[in-house]
Amino acid sequence: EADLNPADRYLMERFITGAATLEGTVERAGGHRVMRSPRLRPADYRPALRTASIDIETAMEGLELYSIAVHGTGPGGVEERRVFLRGPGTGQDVVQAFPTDRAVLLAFLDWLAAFDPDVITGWNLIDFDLPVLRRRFEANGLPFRIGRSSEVSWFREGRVWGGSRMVVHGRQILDALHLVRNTLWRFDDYRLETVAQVVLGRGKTLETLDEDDKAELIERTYREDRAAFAEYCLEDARLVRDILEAEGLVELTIERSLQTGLTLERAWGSIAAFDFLYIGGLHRQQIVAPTLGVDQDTGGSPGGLVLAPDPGLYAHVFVMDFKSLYPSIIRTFNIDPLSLVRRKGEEADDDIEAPNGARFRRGTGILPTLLEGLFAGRARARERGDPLAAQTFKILMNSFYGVLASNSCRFAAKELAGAITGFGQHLLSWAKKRLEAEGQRVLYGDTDSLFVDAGLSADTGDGQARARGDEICAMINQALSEYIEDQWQVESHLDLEFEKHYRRMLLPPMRVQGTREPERGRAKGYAGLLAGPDGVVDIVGMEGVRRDWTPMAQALQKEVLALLFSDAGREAVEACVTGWTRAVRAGEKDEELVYRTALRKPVSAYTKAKPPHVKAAELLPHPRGVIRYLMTVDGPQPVGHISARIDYEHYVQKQIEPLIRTIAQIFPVDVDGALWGRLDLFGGSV
DNA sequence: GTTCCTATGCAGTTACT
DNA sequence: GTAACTGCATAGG
Repeated sequence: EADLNPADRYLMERFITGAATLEGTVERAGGHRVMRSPRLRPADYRPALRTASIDIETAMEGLELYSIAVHGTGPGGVEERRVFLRGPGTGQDVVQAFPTDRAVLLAFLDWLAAFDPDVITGWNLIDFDLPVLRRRFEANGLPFRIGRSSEVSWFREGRVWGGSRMVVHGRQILDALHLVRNTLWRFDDYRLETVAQVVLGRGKTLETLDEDDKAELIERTYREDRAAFAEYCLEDARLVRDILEAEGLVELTIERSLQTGLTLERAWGSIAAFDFLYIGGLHRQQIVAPTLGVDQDTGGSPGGLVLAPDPGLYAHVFVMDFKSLYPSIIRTFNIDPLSLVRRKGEEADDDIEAPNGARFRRGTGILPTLLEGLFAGRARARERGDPLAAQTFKILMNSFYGVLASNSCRFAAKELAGAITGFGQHLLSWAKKRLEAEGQRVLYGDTDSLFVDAGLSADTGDGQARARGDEICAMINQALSEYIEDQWQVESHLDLEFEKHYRRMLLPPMRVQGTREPERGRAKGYAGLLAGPDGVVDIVGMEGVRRDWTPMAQALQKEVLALLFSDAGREAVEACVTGWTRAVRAGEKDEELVYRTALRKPVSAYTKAKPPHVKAAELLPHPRGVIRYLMTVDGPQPVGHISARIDYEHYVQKQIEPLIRTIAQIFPVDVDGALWGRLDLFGGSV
């Protein structure tokens, strides 16, 4: 435990995750209240925090400061907006103008001291705004004291993305960019503009498609339209605040912090959370935790089981999911770093043996007990109508398997991870066989899910189908619990849930270049028409939900699938494809032909191969992030730097044709006819 | 400071006929 | 000229 922070350990041993009550005598010393060796106990308390969203604007990569905008929010609807602007004033109430950098910085410091936020937030502020501010303070001979103590705030650059930290004493730095990445759904890219548009339906007040024009636009506005400039800065700070508010991200982080015992800044760390929650239990048994890098037991182990999909178009498919599969397995089979039998000769006859051969002593381990508490916490959160907290509990529970398989975790062991996934594989196969023994057809499954074709005719009513699904699910649960009790003499915590009902469903075949291979289904991709009044087409993993396919192709796939599921005839599908192809060639879809692909390293680091997005990126002065490009007759060119005609045939061949070929493998469509008006000599492609 | 494994498909590159 | 392999990005769970 040499690597364990003593303050953390003190809290862990007292199971204080977040709030505490202190008991003792208060002394007064130099304006402070001091308690000597007080008694600390866990408490239930949710703080209401004051938050300041800040945004700075600079020229020339941060060498010159234009402005600092702040948007403060606090309990009871407290709001404060301010722009500290260098140069002439604008007459706006919220703008305070100053002649120099130094004066701007001092005014900002004064505001910070007066508003006194608990949390400072902003977009990418850990890697941009705060380091730049720190340099401006230093350049002006001012100590960078933005915390609550007299200590200077400091920056530590991280080796990986998101690894940087800004240490500000007495406040917490929450980078909204990191929060959005860690907690929300996936975005096309993580520019403030993009996220704000999706979450809030509005964006920045100055925006260009091209990042390089943007710097110039901002500089020009700063010089020529200072009121608009001030408004722009303030709106950026407000967008960040509004995104956090709309998605409850600060509340979510507070909840996570209360559940894990970690500070707000570290709250989303999985390994740290496991340490914090687990080590207290270990110490209660007088056992010292292993040290990272000293007691390591690394190496990979297999993951989830993926069943070979049976490609085709189906009616009434039930998706059944094991609820929280891995946490349930850990609880059921007492999987725990401490109950794992590690040495030969220490086995007992009644050990629980996992499919990977790992053995676990009976009794209730620390981890299963911990999970029991978290399951209960989630149930309580649901009861009191707090879905945010319930979701946070679920995320925490689901992270434990990954932590036990990570070589950065002191408790990781391949036997532990392999026992969890081994049970997962075993139980999924067992459920599949059991369903088949009942005469059900299992079409596909992945890790914790089974896709069941109950053999109902297409005209069966949703209600009747639903009832059948519930029946099947209940039967499997009953049989499963008997099987587990019989095989391992433990109480099952597993629960198969009837999660989705597709009225129609497509399991696509794999795309194959060669002709020899037999037709296989494509794992991790499918689509279906969800039962219910809304007729929602649900697409999972297929091109229609992949960012690296163009919006045109995504929309086409959605439309074709909707046709297919509504039992439209072959002619309707062909007409749709023909119409779409014509529109592309006629230049009616140009806006939707943009490819979006991330550069995951600097352009110069692509040495083995040069994919299209890298070729496009080479035409940009400062390529980074998601590259948006079009395919032209001169090759890929980035948006904003298009010099050649769009290569429409490329889009027909690479974005439309493959999608339709896939459909044609399970539904009679004349692809050549629809795309090129060629004569169909063979009467369809099937 | 850092949860994991499984999977597909495209474009580019290399090996082989 | 084509098949096989590799690199890369992005998805599911």
